[in-house]
Order: sequence, then structure tokens, then C-alpha cells
Amino acid sequence: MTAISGPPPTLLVKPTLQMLEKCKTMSELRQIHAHMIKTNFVNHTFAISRLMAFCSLSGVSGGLEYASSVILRIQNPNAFIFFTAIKGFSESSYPLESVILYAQMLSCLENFSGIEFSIPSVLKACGKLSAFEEGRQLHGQILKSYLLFDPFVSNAVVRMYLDFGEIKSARQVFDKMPNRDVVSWNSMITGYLRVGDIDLAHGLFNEMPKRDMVSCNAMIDGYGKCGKCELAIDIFKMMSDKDVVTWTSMISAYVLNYRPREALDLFQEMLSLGVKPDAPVIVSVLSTIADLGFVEEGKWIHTYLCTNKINLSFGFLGSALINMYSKCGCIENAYCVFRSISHGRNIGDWNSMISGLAFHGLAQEAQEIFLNMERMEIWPNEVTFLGLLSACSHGGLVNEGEFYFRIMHEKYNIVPKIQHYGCMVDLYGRAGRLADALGVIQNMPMEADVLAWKAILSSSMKHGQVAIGENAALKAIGLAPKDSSCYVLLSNIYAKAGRWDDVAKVRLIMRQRGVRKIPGCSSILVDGKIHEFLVGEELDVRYSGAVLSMIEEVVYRLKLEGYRPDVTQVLVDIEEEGKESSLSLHSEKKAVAFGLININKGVPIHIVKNLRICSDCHSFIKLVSRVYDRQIIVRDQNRFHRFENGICSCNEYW
DNA sequence: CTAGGGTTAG
Repeated sequence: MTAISGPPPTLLVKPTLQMLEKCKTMSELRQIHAHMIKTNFVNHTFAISRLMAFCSLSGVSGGLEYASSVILRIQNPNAFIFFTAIKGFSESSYPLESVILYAQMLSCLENFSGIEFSIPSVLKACGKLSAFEEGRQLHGQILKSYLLFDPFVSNAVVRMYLDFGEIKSARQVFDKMPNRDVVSWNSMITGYLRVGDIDLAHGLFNEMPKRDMVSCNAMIDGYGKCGKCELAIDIFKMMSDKDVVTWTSMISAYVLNYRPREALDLFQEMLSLGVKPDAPVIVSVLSTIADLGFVEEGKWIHTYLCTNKINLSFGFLGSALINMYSKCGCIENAYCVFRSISHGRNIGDWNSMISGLAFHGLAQEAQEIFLNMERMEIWPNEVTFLGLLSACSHGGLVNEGEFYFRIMHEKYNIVPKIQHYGCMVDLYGRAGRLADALGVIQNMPMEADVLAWKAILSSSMKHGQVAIGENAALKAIGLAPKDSSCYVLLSNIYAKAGRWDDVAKVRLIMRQRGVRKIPGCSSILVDGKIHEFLVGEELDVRYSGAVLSMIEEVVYRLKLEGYRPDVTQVLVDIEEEGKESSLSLHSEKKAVAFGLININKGVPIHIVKNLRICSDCHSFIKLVSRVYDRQIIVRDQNRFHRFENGICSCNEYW
């Protein structure tokens, strides 16, 4: 087809551009394109570049072929026509197309002016692809053509080397850069922060001639990620201007450093100052709320999203909401959100729903979600299978777990990662099949990590396997010498076997190594207020007397019903009576007692515990639910336990 | 056209 020379009719320009803007599918694009050819748009640079941009959108298949064929038909293509497509592809999931298009551009352009606009995108694509060879060639071309004087280009070169993980090369380019600007400094700083080289990052931060908000935001984020929360706070407080990224970085820093309350307080402060929250900050806050189990706050955010008509299928919002509701015990609400985004569901939304159901021990329902995915031809990813495997392991469904593990690579071509093997270890371990669990560890293609050994450790504890447990503890402690839970589990195993000397030894080693047991902490929501209880004798004066006598009364009544305190859950060998009273000071028992006093019959008692619920508390609460006729829902580190009528929803899989 | 923040996982 030959283009007629001359511009398109002026009246058609605006509607054509609008059509391109609204275009949704490739076949629509073909129609518009046909129309453009008829009405003389083939050389209209702006319209063609819009058309090219569409081709580069992710989810459009055959985009590259179409874009290439369009360009071939242009009489005198210029660099701008290529630019939008090159940029688009570099940001898509097919960055290679961007490199291909760039090569095509070089071969068909007569005049190279304007190609410097595309170069940053191609460099970005090379970085994403780890295309070392192409990247270095490009760098060579840039050096020869003096393009390094363009700050956009040289900064992109630095960024590419950082993406390659070649910090030294990036630094060399940075040091030799003719026109270093604030972006160059910021890129270099984030490069150092990403690999945890805080000192070098901080050095540049101090040295740079002029800092801007981005520099500070990057430092806050970097400090937060390497556990230096206080330094992050220093910078945050020092800043006079803050944007939503500043707040998000500081909020995430708190979250990462286990200071969720301060994170939420900061979010409140941000809102009260009129800073408009966007998707990233909301996602981050929702995950904190999920961890704390603060349903009310979570609901408030959900309402906020609805009233501000924020689309839940955007980014991670949907999956963050689903996760929040399921972690807060409201699996129905989670379902509701999941159903409400039936159009435009992300893979993350499906995964969160499956994991949420797994967390509730609803293995059947989790499998049904997966069946729906298959029916709708939605391709699962590795996280989908983690959810499914965890559902099976919490539901005691060994055969089903084996099935999913198999189809994961046979049908879906997903290579199992260490986490998947960990799930399998857990699956067999919980079901009491320790030999099979150990078999997984022996046969997996990588070295087992702490979590795999901890799975063995806790199932040895549950099934009274001292020797296997000892060995697993040795391995786990070797991999994570500071993790108190490994020592505690080993000590529990010894206690269960009555080997109090060994219990004492473990305790001694812990003290020598300075490993402190994380104190158990349970919280309970009463009248919209959160009340916290810590393990041990210190009890908030506000409640102490009433709660302690309530526990005494409950223990007395339960003993009449056959309750026998399980003293193996005590870390120290003290006299039997001492063990009993120290058991009765477990945080979840205090929270239950507080709930019995302050929550009316018929209203479920919701408790969140920071660690795993101990087996004594588990049988204790089962009995309470029957004797006091209460529904008690406990969320521990691993999952939900719904106690009713003397039975727990976990069916002893925990 | 280059630099900063986000979920689901044993």
C-alpha cells in the first residue's frame, strides 16, 4: 500500500487520537489502523507513535510484529516514532522487544537525531534482561557518539550497571561522568543501598552537592531495610518537605523493624496532614493491619477505597485486602472482596484467597478456588502452589499435597523452590510421617534451610520423636543461632520426655549465647479497644486481680472436667506446682480470661497471639469453649483456631 | 527520556 502524501484532514486528528487512546484489543487496533491508512495518517508522527505505544502494552500479543510492520510502511521514519514503542516495551514483560526495535531503528533511520531519547529505555531493558553483552556494546556506542554528555543517557548507563549488579562499573561511569546531576547521585546511592552497603551510600549522601526529596526518601528506605530504623527516623524528622513516598518509606521502615503500631500512627498522621494516600502506602498499611489483626482499621481502609472509587484490581490492592480480611478472621469478607473483583482479577488475588483459606484450615475451599482457576484457564504461579500445599498440610491432606506438588512441575512447568520442599516437609511432618519428611530433605536438590528443619523439629515435638528432633534442632540452630524458637522447641521435646537435665542444658546454652525467648503476647479486642497481655507475672495493673482470679476459677472448673495441665510446655524444671502456675500465666490464657469477663455470651472471643499457641493452651481453650459455651477464635503465628464445643477447627493440625 | 515507596509464602 502506498501512502498519499500530505497531512490527514485536520478535523480527523483529534477523534483518531482519541480512538487510539481508548483502544482495548489488537483487532480494534487493526481497524483503527486501516482507517488511518485510508485517511492519510501513515506519516502522522504523533498518531503513529500512539499506535506503537499500544503495541507495547503488556497483554497485547503480536505487538512487536505489528509495530515492526507499521514502521516498515512509513516513508521517512523518525526517531520519535520508535521512541514510544521502545519505552513501552522496556517497561513491559517483554523488554527484549525493546532491544530488537532499537536495532531496527538504527538500521532504517537516515538521520540519528533524537535516538538519545530511546537509549535510556534500551539500557533499562538490557538491565532487566541481564543482557551484559548488548549492554556493553551500547555503552561503547554511547562513548563513541559523545552521548555520555546527555545526563539522561549517562544516568541510564549507571542504572544499567547497577541492574547488572556491577557496582564497580557503575561507580566508574559515575566518577567519569561529565555532567553529574542529582539523579546520578541518587542512582548511585540506591545502588549501594540495594546491596546493603550503607556506609558508601551514606558517604555519597553526605558528599553530594545538593540533596533532594528523592535522596532522602531513598536513605529512609535503605536504612529501614537494613534494620537501622533510628537513622531512618533522623532523616525523616529532618525533612521539611515530605511527599507520599517519604511517608511510605518511613511506614515500611517501621513495619520491617517490627514496630507496627508506630507504622499505623504515622499513617494516621499522614492522613491528618492531608497527604493523599495512594496504592503503595495503602498496600503496606493493610499488610500491617493484617499482622496486628486490627479489623476495624482494615474496614475503614476498605470503605475509604470504595468511597474514593479506587479500583481494587489495580496493583496489589485486591490481594492486600483479601489478605487483611482473612488474617483478621473475616474469611467471608475476604470472599466478598474476591468476588467483587471477578473482572480484572490478578494472579495475586487468587493466591491471597487460596492462602487465606489455608490459614483458616479450609483446605476443601482452597482447592475449589484452584479448580476455578483451572476452569477459567488462569495460569497459576509458584505462590499459588505454596498456598495449596499449605492448605493441604494444615488440613492433613497428604495425598492431595503430593498431587499438587506433582502437577506443579508436570503440568505447569514450575520448578519447585526451597519453599515448596519446605511445605512438603511440613506436610509429611504434621501428618506424623517423619521418615518421609526427612526423605524430602535428603532428596531435594538444595541444602535444607532453617524453616525446613524447624518443620521437622516441631513435628518431632508433636509426635514425641526425641532423636530426630535433637538432630533437627542441631541443624536449625547451626543455620540460625539467634532464633530462640529452635531452642525452645528442643527444650519442649526434652521436657516431654522428662529429660529435665537436658532442658536445663538448653537453657544454659541460650543464656551463654545471649538468645532470649520472645515473650508470648496475646491481644484481644473488646469494645473496639485492643488489650494486650504478656506471658508471666507482670500484668497490667488495670486488669490484674480480676484476670488472675478468673484464670484460677477456670482452671478449677476445667480440672473437674478432666483438664490436666501439660507441664512439658514449661521451659524450666521447677516443682510441679510452679510449672502449673507458670502455665496459667501464658498470655493466651490471660486474654481468654479477660474475654470471659468482658465479652457477653454469644459473642465470639477473638484473640491474636504473636507466637504459636502452646499445646496446653490449645487443650485448655478447647475445654473452655465447651464448659463455658463460648466460641473462641485464636489466630497464632501459623493459622486460625476456631474453638467451639470442645473442638478446634484445626483438627490438631498446627 | 534518567533517581525514591507496595502483596500473597512453609
